Amino acid sequence: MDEVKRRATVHDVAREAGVSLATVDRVLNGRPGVRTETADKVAEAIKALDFRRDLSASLLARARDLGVTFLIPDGRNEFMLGLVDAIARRARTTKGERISITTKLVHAFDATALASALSSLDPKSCDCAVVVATEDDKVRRAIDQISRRGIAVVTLVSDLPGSARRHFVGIDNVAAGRTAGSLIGRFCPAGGIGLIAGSLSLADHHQRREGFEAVLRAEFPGHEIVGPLEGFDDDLKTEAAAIELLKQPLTGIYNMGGGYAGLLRALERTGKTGKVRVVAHELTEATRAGLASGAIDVVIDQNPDGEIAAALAVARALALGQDAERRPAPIEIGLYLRDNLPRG
Amino acid sequence: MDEVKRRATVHDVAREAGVSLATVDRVLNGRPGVRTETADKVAEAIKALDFRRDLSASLLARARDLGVTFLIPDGRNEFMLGLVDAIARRARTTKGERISITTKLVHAFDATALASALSSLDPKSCDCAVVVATEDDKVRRAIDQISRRGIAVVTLVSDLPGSARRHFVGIDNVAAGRTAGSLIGRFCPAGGIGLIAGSLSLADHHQRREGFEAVLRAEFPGHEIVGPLEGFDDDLKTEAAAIELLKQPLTGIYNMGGGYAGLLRALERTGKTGKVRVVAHELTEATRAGLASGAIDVVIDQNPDGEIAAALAVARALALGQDAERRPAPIEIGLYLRDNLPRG
DNA sequence: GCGGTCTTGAGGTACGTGCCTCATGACTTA
DNA sequence: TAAGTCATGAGGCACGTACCTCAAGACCGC
Repeated sequence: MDEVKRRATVHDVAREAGVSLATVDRVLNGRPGVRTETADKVAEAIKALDFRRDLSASLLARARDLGVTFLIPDGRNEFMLGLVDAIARRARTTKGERISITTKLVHAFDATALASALSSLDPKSCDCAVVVATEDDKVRRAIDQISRRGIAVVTLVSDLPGSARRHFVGIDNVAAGRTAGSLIGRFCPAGGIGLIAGSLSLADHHQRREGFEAVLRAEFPGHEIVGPLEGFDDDLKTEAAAIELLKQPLTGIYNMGGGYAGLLRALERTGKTGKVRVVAHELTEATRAGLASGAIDVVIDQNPDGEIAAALAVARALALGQDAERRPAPIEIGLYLRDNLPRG
Repeated sequence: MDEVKRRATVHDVAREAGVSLATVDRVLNGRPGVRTETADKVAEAIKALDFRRDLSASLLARARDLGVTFLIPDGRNEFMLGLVDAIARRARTTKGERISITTKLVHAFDATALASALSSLDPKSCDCAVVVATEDDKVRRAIDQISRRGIAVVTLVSDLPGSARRHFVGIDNVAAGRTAGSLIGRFCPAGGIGLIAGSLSLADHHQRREGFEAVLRAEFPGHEIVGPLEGFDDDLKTEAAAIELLKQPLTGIYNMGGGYAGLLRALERTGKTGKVRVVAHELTEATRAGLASGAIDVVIDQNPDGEIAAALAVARALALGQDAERRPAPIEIGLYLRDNLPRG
């Protein structure tokens, strides 16, 4: 009945491998002084017993918390500010879980600053860096460097392939664009659809556009895409771009970037609020306001809280040396109408 | 610089309160033999030092895992089967976290069976019961009884107010219905909207209908609701109900319950697939197929994985005696088109 | 003052892992 | 062959909490 299989411990592994506890410890924690042959025996025993290190005991024994540092772009980008909030929320919860979270703000779009922030991390207090990467070789090199010093690196929101980053946590932006296309296609009578990007040189916006246009072309051929224009996540520039687009008779607008206050003003000033269907990105104060007033129909969101949680789960797994185990579940693409807004 | 405030331990609490370690331990773990006056001193010290029990050490010391038992309705309901899958998925992850999960299937709609399953839980191996409650006084009494025996109870998906359950984990079904109304209103040309419920006597379906009708009335007065008919989460009965509704010229259908294979057959047989906009509930194999084929436009989902994760977080908090701390974040109402389906 | 109960203190061991020291061989190199 | 390096074993202490035993004092009613 109650034949509960006790979890294997380091003692079991030592016995199974025919070595001492000290040797198992050396292997587990990557300390030198073990022949490859012996290390293999230990590895086999670990596999045979399905041994997994007990995180509780491990953190307890190190007598310090797992150090995770988030590097987030500074600035007026509403989504990034939301990320910082999500980290703070989560930090409150993790106090009881032996995870200590640090957030560092790095000047946005400044690859040099990001690289030096990465390099300045101290392996003594930081086990894992979670970073919103920008595409740059300096950043790539910095990631490789601190990886060698023993800090695991995870990219967040925007990835940096080709670096030593161990995982990427974020959404599939092509799918997000396809989703926007499906919604716009169903919502809008045939006609012109305005497209606004933050910047066409950002990889994620590029991918969103790709997915969006593919769906419209394949399934809603009655719609004609107007644009894209760039808004640079800036209210004034986005307002100007929207006004420019609205000179044509649009039935819908898809904004892939930020600058929502500007977009809403443009709709208001042209008298189009509520008459043009609008699909937006990221739940922020501005987009919530837009949903509430009816100016925005749907917000596509990447759920900062979920991303933070996923990043921390990855960080914890990496700290235990569970490299190639299972990959974290992909972040879901959230859709919000006024009626299913979370938290009130 | 590095003035890290060490977390307070039981030793600190004992010193601060001017009592012994044993007394602190008695208070923390609810053991008898402490005067109220002394317990108050300890409680004050805990507050003054912001002491929080270290979960790692706590679970380690008990030398057993936190026992959580899920009680899920048995049967052919696709959503409940999905819940069971989600529990299994999560159980694999929690192996390293000293949480041991048990799932018990209970005959659906059978309050007597549920009550006796609850009563048979053993506090020695079960710290927390997570239960999909059915509205019945026997169940209520069983919950009260095992609560007194030291098992914390959490309701899942469907709540049971008035019982000793400590928390409810699930979505806001009125908001879910409102969301469906907003989508149908935007998707469909003015006309008849068919409504199908699982059972009108289920509280959650009742709430969905309420929200749905409120939005249609207030914002889309051109739509006329036809039904609701009941499908009892059964394929054949749902098919019959859908065919009955489709005798009228509908532009949309909102199915609040299950039986999706039947609904899809009905659409197929009446030649309405793709011509009538369909909003459904719960991501299952059947609704995924409907999304893929274009028969279903949107699925409203309550994310079983999220609910399981939330339930476990609550269970853990309760096990540490963090009763009235902060309430768990409400479960989000997920929306899925073909294009933002998770996992593949 | 006696026997009883209630409250509290003191101290130990245990959980599984991390990290340290010291000892013991085996093998290498000059 | 002596000195040195390397691989490994043995053992112990620590982390913070749980849970146990034993003893001592306080207080009670009779």
